[in-house]
Amino acid sequence: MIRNTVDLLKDHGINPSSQRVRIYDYLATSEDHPTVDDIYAHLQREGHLFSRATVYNTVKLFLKKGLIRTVRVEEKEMRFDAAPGFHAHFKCGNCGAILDIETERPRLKGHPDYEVHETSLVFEGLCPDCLEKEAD
Amino acid sequence: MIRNTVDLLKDHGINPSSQRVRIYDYLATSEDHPTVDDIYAHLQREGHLFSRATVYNTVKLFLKKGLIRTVRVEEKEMRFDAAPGFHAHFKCGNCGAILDIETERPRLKGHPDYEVHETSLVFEGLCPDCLEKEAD
DNA sequence: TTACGATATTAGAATGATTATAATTCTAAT
DNA sequence: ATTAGAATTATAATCATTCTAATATCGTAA
Repeated sequence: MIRNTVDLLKDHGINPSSQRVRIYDYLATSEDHPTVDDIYAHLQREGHLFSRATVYNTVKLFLKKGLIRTVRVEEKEMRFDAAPGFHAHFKCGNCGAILDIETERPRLKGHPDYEVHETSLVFEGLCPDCLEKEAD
Repeated sequence: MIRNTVDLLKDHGINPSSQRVRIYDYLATSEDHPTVDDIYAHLQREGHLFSRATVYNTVKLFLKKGLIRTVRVEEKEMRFDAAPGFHAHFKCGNCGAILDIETERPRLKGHPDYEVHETSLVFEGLCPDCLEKEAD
């Protein structure tokens, strides 16, 4: 079943303005966990030039409504992820790529008195491409 | 077996200046994953007043030498952890406490072509104290 | 002890991501 | 068309971190 972005936003209680739809679409289709500036630059390139502030406002709104998540790799800029379902992230320390990794969600075993809302699992190391190059 | 901080730093190739020893001791004994400013404020209070820059330089050195790790909860300031061995972190979204959680290190199964150097596991939710208060 | 070179520390300026502010524009309902 | 509320915007402000260049400290050799 295909849902368009307008309906998706509405279902999350978000007024689907054209900027919001464009920002969501970019987040949903890009593979590389864009930063605010990536989003801003992309929409500028497309000719929809507007303000960085709108990008900040919008991603904050999406986060609050649970539509996207932040990617907690240790970088100074925030990165975002609209991919559904739990997955880990792998950051290559050499080329900087940030990849989604299918993994089951780790559970907080032995601590029934904690209520977990969010789980973040990040691996850091060397990706296959960089390992291969290093072998030369 | 007890090792003093001076020897520990030396063993990691770090010249154990008095500032470095004090910063390490504070990191190692504090339970709350201090920020740079926490460290700075603590040493000011103790009467060892010096520069924030030294704290930044020192934690960066400790990180490089593998003596401490960053805590990747989503906050604007960096937090540090000198506790040995892998453990997860739990951040309470209500009171802000950041707690160590004993857990086994998640493995990157099914991806033998990746080389993992570091693993970070963070849970976010409500801690027992806040859940109890909420029940009232 | 004194001088020297290397390293560590420091204050303050610069940077850069994010947030706040306040004005303008858009939208939908009357 | 008017109006109210929300969304967008440019700009300024904030604040953690990094950079820079000057000073202090330490160990060692003369």
